[in-house]
Amino acid sequence: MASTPPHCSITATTKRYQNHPYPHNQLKDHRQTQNQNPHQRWTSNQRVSLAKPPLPPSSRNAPKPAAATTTTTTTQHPQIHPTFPSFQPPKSELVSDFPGRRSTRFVSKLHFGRPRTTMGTRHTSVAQEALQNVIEYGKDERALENVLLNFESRLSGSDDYVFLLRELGNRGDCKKAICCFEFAVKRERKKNEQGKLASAMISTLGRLGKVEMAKTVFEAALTEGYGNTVYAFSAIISAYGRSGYCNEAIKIFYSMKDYGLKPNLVTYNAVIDACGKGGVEFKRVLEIFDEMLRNGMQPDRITFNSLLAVCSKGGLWEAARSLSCEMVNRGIDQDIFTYNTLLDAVCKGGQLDMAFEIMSEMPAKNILPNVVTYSTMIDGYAKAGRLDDARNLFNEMKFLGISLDRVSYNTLLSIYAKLGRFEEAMDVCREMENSGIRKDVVTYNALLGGYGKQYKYDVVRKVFEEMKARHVSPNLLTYSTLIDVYSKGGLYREAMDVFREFKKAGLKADVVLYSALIDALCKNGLVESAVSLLDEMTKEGIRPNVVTYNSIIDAFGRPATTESVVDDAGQTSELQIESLSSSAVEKATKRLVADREDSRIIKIFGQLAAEKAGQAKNSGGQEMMCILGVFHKMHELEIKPNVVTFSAILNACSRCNSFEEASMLLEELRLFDNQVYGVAHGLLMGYRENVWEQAQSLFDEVKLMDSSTASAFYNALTDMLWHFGQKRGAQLVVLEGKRRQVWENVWSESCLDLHLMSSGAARAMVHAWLLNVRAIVFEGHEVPKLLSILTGWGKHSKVVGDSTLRRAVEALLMGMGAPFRSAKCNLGRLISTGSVVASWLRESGTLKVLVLHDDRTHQENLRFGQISNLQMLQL
DNA sequence: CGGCCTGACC
Repeated sequence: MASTPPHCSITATTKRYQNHPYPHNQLKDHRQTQNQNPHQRWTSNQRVSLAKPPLPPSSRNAPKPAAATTTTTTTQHPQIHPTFPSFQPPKSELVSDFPGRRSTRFVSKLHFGRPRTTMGTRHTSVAQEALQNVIEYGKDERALENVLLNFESRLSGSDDYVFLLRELGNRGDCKKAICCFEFAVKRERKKNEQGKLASAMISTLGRLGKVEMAKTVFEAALTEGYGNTVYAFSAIISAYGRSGYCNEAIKIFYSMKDYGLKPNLVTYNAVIDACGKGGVEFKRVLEIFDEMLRNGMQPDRITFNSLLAVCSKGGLWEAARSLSCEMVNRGIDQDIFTYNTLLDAVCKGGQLDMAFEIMSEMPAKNILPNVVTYSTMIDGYAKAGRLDDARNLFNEMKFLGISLDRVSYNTLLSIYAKLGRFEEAMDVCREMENSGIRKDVVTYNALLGGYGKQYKYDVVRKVFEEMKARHVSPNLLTYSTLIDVYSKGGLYREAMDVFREFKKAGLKADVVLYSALIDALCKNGLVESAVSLLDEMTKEGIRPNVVTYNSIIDAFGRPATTESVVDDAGQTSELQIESLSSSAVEKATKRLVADREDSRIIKIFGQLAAEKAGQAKNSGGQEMMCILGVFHKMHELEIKPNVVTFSAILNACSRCNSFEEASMLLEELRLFDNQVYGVAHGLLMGYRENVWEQAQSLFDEVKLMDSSTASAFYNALTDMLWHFGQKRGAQLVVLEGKRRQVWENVWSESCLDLHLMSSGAARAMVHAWLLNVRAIVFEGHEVPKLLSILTGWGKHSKVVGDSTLRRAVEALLMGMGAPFRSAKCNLGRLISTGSVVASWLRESGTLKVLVLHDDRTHQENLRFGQISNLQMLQL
């Protein structure tokens, strides 16, 4: 009972945002005058070394700043103090092969459309001329070879050919680049020159996203005996990383030992970069970093920038700040990339105010915020719901003359699209296209998601058509957005069509797409089908995450449409798997299994589309206990439940057939997280006094979440308590939520707005509000002329046309004899004049119906109950 | 070898 797995924390949600709106510019001015050099204060107060928490324990090997020159590694690889600018890394035998690596950087810059410079290139002017000719006359392989033959005698060595193939790569012409490469390699005698060509070819292909071709070149180079260099390995690692194959990158990296190769700085940077792109856990990347240090490598700016990128993926703002401090301690210059990546990590960690402070200190360090800095901050503010701050930064950006780029327009657009403010979204689109930036796939996806969430399916269809007409290729996000949007609207036919199109496009589904599918099944109560889809995705090598599991958990106890889609297509393929082993056949078999799965998904959609209301079928108690099994599975897979999981569990409890069942479920779940489920269980059992303190710290944690996550939690908890007769407890929770401003502007003297609340929360709140009005009456104060209760029917409704809340509240008021009636013009508004309500409140029996009680109480609660009754009446 | 934007759960 006492053992609580450490991974079960409610705070393990991805969204933890603060919510302290304030005028941006005032703050900025204030802070700048208050503190001339905020950075100094930071480094002196918060000097963090990599070896200290908050970093994971595996950082133990990272050197402490002061000890950098005295670590044991220095005996093997003499190190010069990192602050010496003249520091050069120790040379291995291979360094002499390719002195310097300027040309790589050169290509990289060119690739990003930077101005062309001639610095750092080693090609001759003949190469330049050859390039022109290749572009102009090298129409096909033969013509190209002829051009090259013409130049062959005048081109000097591999440098010229490297220039040629890189330039061709930059132009996206990888065919010609390959031709050049093959032409040059054939004629080159020296292995190290051939190796140079191969590395350049691999890195060029990697940059173009042609990872398969890069692999072919790499493997050919190995067999031919010139690919066995650190440079070729680094290039292929980077190529894999770019295309998201970080496991391949890591595998290649570790295989270098077997080839007798010692990774150098660039290799380590490439593999760390690949980890960042592939979403590898920071802890694991630190192991590589530690190894790098152990091998006497001096990490540079790029190393740290790549490590920061790993942190930014996971929102690990503490680790990111430690890394930044470590850079300062090691005397490594920080650049705009460092700052932007750090800011992204801090924003994603929800520390917007800290991010703002870091941004403010940039000018003092001579690094001026650029368009990326602003986009990062603006997106951070937007996700935290701080739209005024976001807008202020936009204005500041315009004021400073920083022109918006594709990404910043998309950031701005996504804010409006999410809010359903389509007029403004269209304005952004227009402004974007007026400045010569075409809508891209990100723009379209944001629009599709936005319109879809507002149920504007006609517009969704139109936008999707426009997108294709304009030759913007839909990507995985496009398809999963559409499938999700259509499924949520019950447009299964359309969802199915999109799914078919998605398969035709040859894209591979990911965890999000599967989760959207699974959720659609769950919402229809098809738990079994959902679970089999979960198995299927796991078989395909896609790891489910907490979101996937949250959908499944939420499905338990939901009334099902006709359960289970029969699987009739796949018997034969399973037999085949066992008897065949050749890889081609295996592939074909896998394909068959996948096809079978696709047809099943299509079938499920078909069934859902054909389904009318569906017979309600609640499988009851045993099904509830399946939740425990799911929890165990999550634990096994090391998937941390979060606050959304908790809310889903509470909602499932509300669907339990009996109090005993619900309490048993919570009791069992205490094994996983005693605080979280202990509070829920305790409140349900009526152990108020003992539990309330724990509940407070739970509420403190929930306070760190974004507002919709927090309100969903309060809604779920109060619903469950209300459902099982713990109405007083429900009310305490709901008032706590109100005190902590979980629901915006819930009540004033004249109006109670329940539109963001669940029915349990709303009903508990109605009681509290009426008691408050009663207090006003009895204190002899004036009651407002008109009192109204909004239940979210109409424009405030979360779900269009859903009147569940209104009916619940109406029935509650009716039962109490409260004189509220539906307003004629607005069905979701219940109104009464103040005087009528006042006289009802003065009636002798009214107080009794207003004060709530728990079905289950315990002796020790009496004192507590009295105190909080008093507190409540003072509200 | 580097940074910012779009999708799923309550």
